[in-house]
Amino acid sequence: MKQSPTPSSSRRTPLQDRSRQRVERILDSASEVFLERGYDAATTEEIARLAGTSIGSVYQFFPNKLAIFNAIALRCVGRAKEIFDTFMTPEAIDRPWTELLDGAIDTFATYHRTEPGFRAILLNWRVSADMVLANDDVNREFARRAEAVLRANAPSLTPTRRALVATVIIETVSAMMILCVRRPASAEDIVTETKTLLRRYLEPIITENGSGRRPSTKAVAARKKR
Amino acid sequence: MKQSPTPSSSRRTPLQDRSRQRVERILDSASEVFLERGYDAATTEEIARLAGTSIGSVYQFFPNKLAIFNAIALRCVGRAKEIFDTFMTPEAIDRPWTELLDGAIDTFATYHRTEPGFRAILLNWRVSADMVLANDDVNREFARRAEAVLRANAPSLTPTRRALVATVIIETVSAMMILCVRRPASAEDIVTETKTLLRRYLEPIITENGSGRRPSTKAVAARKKR
Amino acid sequence: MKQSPTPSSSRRTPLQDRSRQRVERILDSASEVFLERGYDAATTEEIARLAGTSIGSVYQFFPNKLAIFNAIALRCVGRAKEIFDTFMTPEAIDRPWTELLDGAIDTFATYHRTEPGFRAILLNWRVSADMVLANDDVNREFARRAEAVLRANAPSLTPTRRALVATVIIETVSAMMILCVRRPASAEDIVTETKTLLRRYLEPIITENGSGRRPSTKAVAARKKR
Amino acid sequence: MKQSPTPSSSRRTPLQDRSRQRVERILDSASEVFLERGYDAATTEEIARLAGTSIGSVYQFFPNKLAIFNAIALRCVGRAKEIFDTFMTPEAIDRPWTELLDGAIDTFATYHRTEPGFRAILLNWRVSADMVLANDDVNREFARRAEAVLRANAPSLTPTRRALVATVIIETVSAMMILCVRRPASAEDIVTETKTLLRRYLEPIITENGSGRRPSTKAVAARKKR
DNA sequence: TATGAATGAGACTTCATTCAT
DNA sequence: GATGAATGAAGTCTCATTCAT
Repeated sequence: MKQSPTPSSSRRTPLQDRSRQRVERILDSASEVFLERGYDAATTEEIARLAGTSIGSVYQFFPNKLAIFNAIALRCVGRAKEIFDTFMTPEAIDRPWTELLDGAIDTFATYHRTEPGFRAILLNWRVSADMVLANDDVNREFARRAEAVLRANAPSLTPTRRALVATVIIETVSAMMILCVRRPASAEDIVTETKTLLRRYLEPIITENGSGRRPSTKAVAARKKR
Repeated sequence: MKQSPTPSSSRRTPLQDRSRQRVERILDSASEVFLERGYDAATTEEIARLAGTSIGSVYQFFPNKLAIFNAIALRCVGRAKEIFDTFMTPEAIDRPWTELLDGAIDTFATYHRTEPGFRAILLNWRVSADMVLANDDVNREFARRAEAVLRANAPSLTPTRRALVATVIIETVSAMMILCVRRPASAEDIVTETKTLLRRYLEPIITENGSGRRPSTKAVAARKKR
Repeated sequence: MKQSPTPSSSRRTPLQDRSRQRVERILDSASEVFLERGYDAATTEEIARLAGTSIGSVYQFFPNKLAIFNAIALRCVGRAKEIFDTFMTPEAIDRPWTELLDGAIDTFATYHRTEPGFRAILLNWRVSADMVLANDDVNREFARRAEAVLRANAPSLTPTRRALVATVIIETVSAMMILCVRRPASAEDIVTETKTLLRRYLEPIITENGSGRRPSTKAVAARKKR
Repeated sequence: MKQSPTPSSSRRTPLQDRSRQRVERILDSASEVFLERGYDAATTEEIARLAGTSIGSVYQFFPNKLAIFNAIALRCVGRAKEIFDTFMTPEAIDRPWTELLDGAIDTFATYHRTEPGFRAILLNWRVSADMVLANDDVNREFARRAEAVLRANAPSLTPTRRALVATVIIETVSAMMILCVRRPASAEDIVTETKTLLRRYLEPIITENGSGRRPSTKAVAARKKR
């Protein structure tokens, strides 16, 4: 694992538009290839080719293959923040928590379906022990956001339990998303079932540690029908 | 570093036994290495070394690296069957389903913690498209057993939904077990939380599609306290 | 004996001069090594070393060992064509056939002595069944040319017999050339004897199926003296 | 490609009948395998299996793979002697030389067709530089016999020339036999053409250095018809 | 800065040979 | 003597990374 010296020398990191675009193209391409072939089977050559550049250029921006993977993870974390910010708007917070949950899962599923990099990270999370930024961090980032939501909806939950519940939620959703990749035919059913699973899990938690806000009667009725 | 000192008492272990032992040792070693390094980064050389044999011997039993992986998966499926058979004994079936669930998760967690091959399979499920027996199959096997249990406890569930629920259960447990590997400090808490998660998920399903058998009052009370 | 599943001829088209030179050097080196050690005993490592490059570079141009061998064969066929074209010039055709034959054998002998690749192909014709271009093809190519010469000098020969005679000529010359390699001390004598052998074989064929062109009286006299 | 440093012919003198039979079976099997696969691709394992023994037993009689090959060559030389002795009987010698030649070629062709070991040696003559007894020796042995016949039929030939002619004859026949293997469809035609080729080559030699014995008129007439 | 040819460490796998049973 | 499991040296080929142009 060779790392080129810290790029303190190059005064202009991908500030330029051209460079940034190229980096983005490389990350897109790499996401595709990592997803399709797996981290190890993916070749830097193919990543470069799909990105429409040369390996030389790839190594201009990334010191090695792992760094590309990590960069994808980093980008995912960034996008994750954006997504969660969608659900942290004042109006969103006011909606019943069940709708919030359903919406989050749907958005998450869509994002998962849409963004190859996300799937690439999730599916290759094992990779190498030397990994600087593992995909684990992506889920940790998500968990932090989920924790914030929980703090709002179940304020009396102890911080320890809250962290645990947030992690369980995120990991469950992650697992179900990956399952969707492996069972494409049942993808939609799996998403629905995930909502059921997590609602039932969270209902007592929110009720007992509750914020007074309760699921709308409609939502409860819908759930009862299953 | 050649041979571990064989008990001098048995000079001639039957050849078949010797071979089987060697195969087992290779499989154990391979589990460890696949788990530690990941499938691709694992080298047949290291597997052989850890197993206390030569690569030549490894290739005497397995045509290639992938075959070793598949053999681990196969062995896991076999052990999985044994585990599930433990919970399908007449007495076990008579116990309340919550106890059955808790016991299953505990056994599963123990098995998961104990058996590196199991983790190795679960963590490397991506591997190659040429795989004869994927780790996916391991979970499918588990799911089949879970379905059987469901059929007993929630007979009126449609077969489609039953399959879905079984899959969700297994995949959730799997994900939580993997999570335990990543967060060893919280492992125990995660197992407990998994029980909660799945009890809440399953309770309406079993109640509504229910057999006469219900969770004991004690169990329900215990659950309410969380 | 490991071969990639696709023994195609060439991985990359050597457009640049540098590349072409490198390919030529590899082919020269490979000829030497195949000749010295035989196809199987030859190692790609040694071929690269003798060519003054790395194995990596060898595999940049050839997908596998066999492809190198085939490329040598191909190059030989190309050179063979050039050689034969020398003897198909209008003036050459006008010369008595015995001179044509002698000249051809001499040129062939010189070429054989000079070009290791040629000997390499001839001496390793057995190689693999997967061979795309066998050395058999080299001789077939020669035979086609010989047939053309025969058609000019013995027009009434049936096509079947003509093909047979051409094959016998070429294979005999080949065998004698290889014999020269095995008996370097007698090489010159063998070449002379080969001329005698084939003249006597061909004289009746050409006389009886003859074109108007006959061997010069001088040539006949010279032959009688042996 | 590993070879023991001492490629002697045989580790143990097969005195016992059982042993001799076993050695013969191994040589038969090896001939087949060498012929089918080529020397290098042939595995000792397959040779043993086809011979109906274990590799252990093979190595009881032959120190290494090469020794097996050499033993086949040796056996061929032995059989070659027997064949030639057939043509050195007083009556045979009295027959016109053309009949002798034709008969020799036919016998040779039959032997070639029948005996896989013979073809195996001829087709793999290149093998290794370390070879103690190459197939070259087989042909040298044949050439010695041919020389003897020449001495009888063309006594005034100088010894040097006689050796050369004998070698040319043998090598030509060898080449044509191998050609028959490569062109099975034309095998018969090739044999006939070989007779023609060598008759025309030898006729002046025998006439001029002659023994008085001439080809029968019938034979000459037959030849003229071609 | 971009390119892609060159490099070579290292992976997988084979198979001749040995040796304990 | 016979057997065949075990050994490990060595070969082919891949691909991350470098560097001259």
